[in-house]
Amino acid sequence: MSDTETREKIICEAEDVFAKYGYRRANLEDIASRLGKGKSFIYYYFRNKEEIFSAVLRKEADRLISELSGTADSSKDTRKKLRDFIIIKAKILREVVNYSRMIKEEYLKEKVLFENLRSDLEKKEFEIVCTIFNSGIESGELRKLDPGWTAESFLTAMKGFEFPLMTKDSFENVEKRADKLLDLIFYGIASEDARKKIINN
Amino acid sequence: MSDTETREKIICEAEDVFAKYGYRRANLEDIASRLGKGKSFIYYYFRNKEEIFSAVLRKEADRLISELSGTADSSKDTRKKLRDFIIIKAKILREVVNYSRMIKEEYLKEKVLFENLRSDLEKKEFEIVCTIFNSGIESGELRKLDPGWTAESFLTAMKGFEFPLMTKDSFENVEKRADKLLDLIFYGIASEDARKKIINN
DNA sequence: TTTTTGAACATATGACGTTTTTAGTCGAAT
DNA sequence: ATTCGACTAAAAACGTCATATGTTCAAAAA
Repeated sequence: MSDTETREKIICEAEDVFAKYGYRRANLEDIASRLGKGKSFIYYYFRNKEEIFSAVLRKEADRLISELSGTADSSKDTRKKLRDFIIIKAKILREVVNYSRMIKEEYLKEKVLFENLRSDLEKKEFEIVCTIFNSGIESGELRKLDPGWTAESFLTAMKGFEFPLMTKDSFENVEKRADKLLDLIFYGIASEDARKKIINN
Repeated sequence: MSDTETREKIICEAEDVFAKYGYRRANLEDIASRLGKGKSFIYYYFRNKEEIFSAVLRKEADRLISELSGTADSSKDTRKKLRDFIIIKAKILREVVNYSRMIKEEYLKEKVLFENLRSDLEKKEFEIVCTIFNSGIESGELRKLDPGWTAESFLTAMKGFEFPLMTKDSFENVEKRADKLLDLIFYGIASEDARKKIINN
């Protein structure tokens, strides 16, 4: 078995164990014995516990990114793309247990490593949403707004949407809420009269 | 001194002490001695420590509500009202230290008492924003949207905005961010063509 | 009667020493 | 190059005890 394959196997079991017990309670002997190996087997492939956990988080973050990237060309309709972005993120967040837990748990939040991972993810999300906005502007579906600020504002609104997904156990009506939020973001609340005044300036 | 006046004095000092040390570290002797009284003096006015803290939070939440209520008629311009709502909330959140801390601290979050306080505040905010939307619709500044769902979506976006205020120490460009978010919410991202298609249906 | 107090009680908390667990190392075996 | 088992040092878990602090109450003061 190749080096990377072995690492993947370890990461796979580790993901399970960390998900079950959390970072602190999870122990390396447990992970190793699932692979029918001794504990020090793991140290041939990883430097320490934190590096394994980091790899698990990276895997989960990559999962999020790759699924979200797909939304940039999931459809020809811009609104559909953004809808997919929201719904898919809501779904995957439930599955990447360790990543979600990292957001919550106090003693992990502050570690620089994880802070980086998080801002990486935010950067990638920003790029994906920018891509969606740009192609929407090109196709004439969207107004000619500054894509950067628009993406930033969109992701701000998203954060409010995701917050209960991260913290609460239940979160109902994900799709309905997403659609209403998209209505707001797409068509705005201003009346036609108010719009015309602004656009003529 | 009247009963309620004494209670207010206690709450006032308690607010200070809790803000300084947090719920756990704060002690009643400290609060009492600031008033030149013995520790058990407090027990004539409050049943226990939690009740004092609860009163402090209530005071802070009332402060938030009253300042936010003001925004419902702070101006004739709907956009200005919503802008005030955002900026004022951002400002007050920095001042009501104990309330903000309650949101963060793990062992307080789950207490039913505080959960209620929080959902009370959310209900009130919902009402205020509904009022703003209704008067905006009436004056012709806003489209004839369902005020309930619009308020919900607006507050969702707000939550994303407030999140860094609660968790991070610094948060730059509050006003600029607020304005950009308001642009999004007011005029939407859809092009004129896309709008017409929807509105004609 | 209303308000305040000080002593007494009960519970919570932090400090400390002991035991157990576990992350991480290393030389040997294959 | 890969895996193991024994080893170490550090951390976590546990129990205990002294102290601090929340809470009660009967009695004093206003």
